[in-house]
Amino acid sequence: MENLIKILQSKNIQPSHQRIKILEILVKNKDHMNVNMIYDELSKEIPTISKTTVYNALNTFAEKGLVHCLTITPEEMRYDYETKPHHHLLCKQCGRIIDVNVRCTYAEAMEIEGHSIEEIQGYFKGTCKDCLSRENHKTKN
Amino acid sequence: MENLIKILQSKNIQPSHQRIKILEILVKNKDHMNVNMIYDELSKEIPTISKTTVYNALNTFAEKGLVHCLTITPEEMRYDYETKPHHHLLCKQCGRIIDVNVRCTYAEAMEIEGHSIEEIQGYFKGTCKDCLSRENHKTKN
DNA sequence: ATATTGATTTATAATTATTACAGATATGGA
DNA sequence: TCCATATCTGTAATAATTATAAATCAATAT
Repeated sequence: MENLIKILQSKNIQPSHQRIKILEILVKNKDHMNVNMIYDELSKEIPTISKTTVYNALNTFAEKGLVHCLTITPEEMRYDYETKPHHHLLCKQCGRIIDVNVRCTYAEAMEIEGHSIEEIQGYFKGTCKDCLSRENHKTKN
Repeated sequence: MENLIKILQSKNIQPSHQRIKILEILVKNKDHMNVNMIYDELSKEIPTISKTTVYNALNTFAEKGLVHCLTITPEEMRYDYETKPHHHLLCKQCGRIIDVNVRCTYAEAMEIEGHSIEEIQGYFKGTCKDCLSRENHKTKN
């Protein structure tokens, strides 16, 4: 809690009650939630919360570099608090978005083919480990 | 034209007049167009075209593996006909989406960290070559 | 303590991309 | 030609996101 406030302040974001709670959910939850998931979770604690507030907070967080926005699902934006560089797998079976730790950077200022690269996002699509082993069990029975 | 029909047939897609024209635009245009761009372009030749037809055709193309769908812009889907594996740069200055030929595969059935990977998309964000040199000219004058 | 100022939150409306649907049209085979 | 089926069209529905304006909150000066 104390910690969350410091995180927000370190990014020059006013630590309002709503913002703290939204960040708390993102820090706890490594599931790459979308706005509705965050809103539903938040409603338990702050029943009067507005969805616009969630949008505003997340946009602010993203602008200040506190979270990463993922467009791996075409329908809606996903939000990721994790700071270590990594990529993402969308499992076509279970729909989960899973961190993938292949070598990569969020490289501030790389250069590739003459372009200046500030950000890299790798999206993988396929079948996750868990769904694979579930399939294997089925075929073996 | 003849060629386009063969391309469609090779993917088991009925080569209707509309589909041929939509594919023609995608083949000519390496700009990673969105639905509106395609629709506007197409309207010149087929003024009665419906936007739903464009959506349907592109969905069919994507299902059959004829085009790749890009979610690099959060607002709307982009479509890419290019078949050689490559990644994409979104230039924050000019908004263009540019092919980036770093080593990668659209790898059918790779395996990473126990997950089965069918598709990889790399999205880069930064400033493209052209915008960089434009900036340089400005600062030098 | 109170008033003031500015930022944040809320609720609602507007915007926009995409999909659903149903009728019209076109297509290919008997 | 006729029929069955696929495709196309136009409109309506859905859903994510943004715009907006009023209400609330927080901090500060008086």
